[in-house]
Amino acid sequence: MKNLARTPNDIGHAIRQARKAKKLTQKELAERSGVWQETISKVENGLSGTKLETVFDIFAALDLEIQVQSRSKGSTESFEDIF
Amino acid sequence: MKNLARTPNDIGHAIRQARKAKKLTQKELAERSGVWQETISKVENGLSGTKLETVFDIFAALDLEIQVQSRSKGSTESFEDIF
DNA sequence: CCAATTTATGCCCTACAGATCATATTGACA
DNA sequence: TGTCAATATGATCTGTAGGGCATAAATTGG
Repeated sequence: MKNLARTPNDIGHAIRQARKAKKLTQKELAERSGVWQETISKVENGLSGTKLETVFDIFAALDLEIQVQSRSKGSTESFEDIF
Repeated sequence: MKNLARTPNDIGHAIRQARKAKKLTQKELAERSGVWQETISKVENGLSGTKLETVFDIFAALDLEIQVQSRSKGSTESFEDIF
């Protein structure tokens, strides 16, 4: 299973998933990332066209990184199976 | 292709790399993605805090997607499934 | 159930992205 | 070298992200 993302919404889901896996509240994540809790809420729910910078700030606080890769190359898993 | 990214700059590099691999000009990519050539130039050079939407528009035109993963373990494992 | 915590929503305000057009700079190559 | 395509830069304008603050709604724990 992989955390693939093709839309801002996917990113929001991945962030929420990772945050919960680390057992952090939005407020705690906000403190660690320097991004407002209100903003994190919006990002997780796909309610804002977030800036890349903001996403990477959150990623850093969650110890996440991303890999850019070609679509439908190699993996046989379908996107719908992921989230 | 498969590139690690932790900053908007990394994304810009990945985009330029993918665009050249597909032998597209910025103008052609602009037409396919609906993003202005001028914007693509800035994104590739990391000269703007791009919006996620814009990045994904470009990614779609380049047949790219991203994979969110933990930094420490370079594995492709997904986050613990909470629910 | 209730109270506390967590998350979502609403508004104001400033900064800046991106559309758009114009132009400058760079690069390729005959 | 001269020319044309490709890329970068610059200015103006509109829309909106996100900081900041307040609070409503939802969730959780006792």
